[in-house]
Amino acid sequence: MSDASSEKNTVLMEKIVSLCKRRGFIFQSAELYGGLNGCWDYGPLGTELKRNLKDYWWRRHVQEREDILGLDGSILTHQAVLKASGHVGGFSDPMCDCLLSKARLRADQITPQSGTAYWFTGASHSESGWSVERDYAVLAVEGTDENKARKTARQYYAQFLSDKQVSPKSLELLGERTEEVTETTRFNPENGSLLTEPRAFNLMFQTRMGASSEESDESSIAYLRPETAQSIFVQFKNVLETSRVKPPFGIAQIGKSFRNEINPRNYTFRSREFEQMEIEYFCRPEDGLRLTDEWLEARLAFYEEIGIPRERLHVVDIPDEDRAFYSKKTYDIEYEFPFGIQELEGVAYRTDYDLSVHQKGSGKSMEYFDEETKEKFLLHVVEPSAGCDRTILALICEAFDEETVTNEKGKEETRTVMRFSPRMAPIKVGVFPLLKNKPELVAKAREVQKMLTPYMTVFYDEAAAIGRRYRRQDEVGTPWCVTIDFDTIGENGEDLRDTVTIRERDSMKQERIAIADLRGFLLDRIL
RNA sequence: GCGGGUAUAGCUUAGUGGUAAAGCCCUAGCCUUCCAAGCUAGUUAUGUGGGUUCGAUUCCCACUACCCGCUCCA
Repeated sequence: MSDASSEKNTVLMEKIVSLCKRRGFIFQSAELYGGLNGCWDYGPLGTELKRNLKDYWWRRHVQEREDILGLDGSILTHQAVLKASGHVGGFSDPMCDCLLSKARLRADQITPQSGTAYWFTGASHSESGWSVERDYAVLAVEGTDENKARKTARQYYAQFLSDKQVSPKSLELLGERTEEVTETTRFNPENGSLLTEPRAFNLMFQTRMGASSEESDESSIAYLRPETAQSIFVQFKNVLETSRVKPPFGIAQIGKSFRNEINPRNYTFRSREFEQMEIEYFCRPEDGLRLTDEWLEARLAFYEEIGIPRERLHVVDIPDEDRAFYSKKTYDIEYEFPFGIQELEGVAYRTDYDLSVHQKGSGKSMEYFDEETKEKFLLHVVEPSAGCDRTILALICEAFDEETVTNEKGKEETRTVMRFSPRMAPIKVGVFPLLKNKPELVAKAREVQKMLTPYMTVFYDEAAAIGRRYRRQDEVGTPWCVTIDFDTIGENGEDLRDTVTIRERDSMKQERIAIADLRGFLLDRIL
């Protein structure tokens, strides 16, 4: 991305964030108290948008299918579940920082080296009387000049100088001693500089259960789930036994998950608390790869149906070396956000890994018995795992548009429009009396509002000029606005009585429609 | 976690070591027959905590949050 387009996209993102706040889509969590890093709240319109997304996902994948059932698992998770799944031991990366270059390295990826470590206790500058006391070391691998190690050390100590005019070369190193080391990972292979001690970042939120729980009582430890999937695997047998389903079948769940991200970024994209929409689709081993491809297509079709066009999505077939060791195939579905192409969803063929680890962890059989073939085996699983908040953000970014329109006075102005698909739009229809000081118009508009509210989200507005009310609805993406005018109340002939104008958001075109047809017209288009 | 930047009203911005300004938005009223009209009135702000000072929104320090780059993302 070029600097210019990067700048443009930053501005675009700022506009989107500003609109989201101004119109009540997304607020910063605990804003009143200065904000909570990596957490966001949905305002009234954001909540409607999110409900529409989750409802539609549920409808398409659960309600309209016979082979997928729902689950709503607890967020607090038994430590044994996450030990078995590998999250307690493995859901962390030990990291080191280079003391000189400040580069961050993964401790497990540093190549071990041997050589002579030059240790120092500090440095001083005799002319100015400046000095610093701080242990530091540089590794000189065999065959390198020891003066190079000293030069590196001077560069390190020079960063503490307050007077930047002093040359690192004029620093005197203090307390030099050497040490022979073999196969060490404490130094940066790039420059020989000492690294910080490896720090483990476990990405799970730990908590304690029980009123009397004490720090020392290991058994009281519980976790906020880092993914919704584990409760599905753990309840797999109960669902199977109570639902009379046969493979292939799926269990779907929508819910909050928590990851203590080191670095939350990009608005709501990487949040510490987020919502997932996951399906674990259980199948015979021989069907796994085929079903992974089918799920990819099904999910791409879903995004199209909610208004995210296929050409803005990128499918990444994750290569062997980047895939989790248990996965035989993984696709990432990515979206072109203004801040870059980023993942919305992973469709992963996880083999029988999850059921096998819980079988082992619990000591109880997770096998499926096939009545026909009399076989007992572990089912495999395909997991389409979508980020709900990420999809919301994609919907918002995709919908945002500014167009230049010329008003009656010939002046150019900007019309901000959220072009949500009617299915996702937080408000489906605005209902306005043309004038608010004409009681007959107001009464009729209230009637229309009342008629529609059982079926959809309706926004009634009588304040300000009609044009302003239209524009206000454009900005929150309301696809239609209905205006009750003097024709509606029969002032211009009986033919037009009980008809209204319906104005479409994107084209701004209006047509006349009978009030009696309104409900059907709208329902046909928002389903 | 590192480096850089930012923080004034709901939004966008101005400004000052001594009463914080404007536009838009919003609310109420008047008016108004279809695309951000007009008039009148009104609400609302210096992120948090310290320090310097007679006095700090302004200067200094710390913290928090957000943005950009790096890093990370089972």
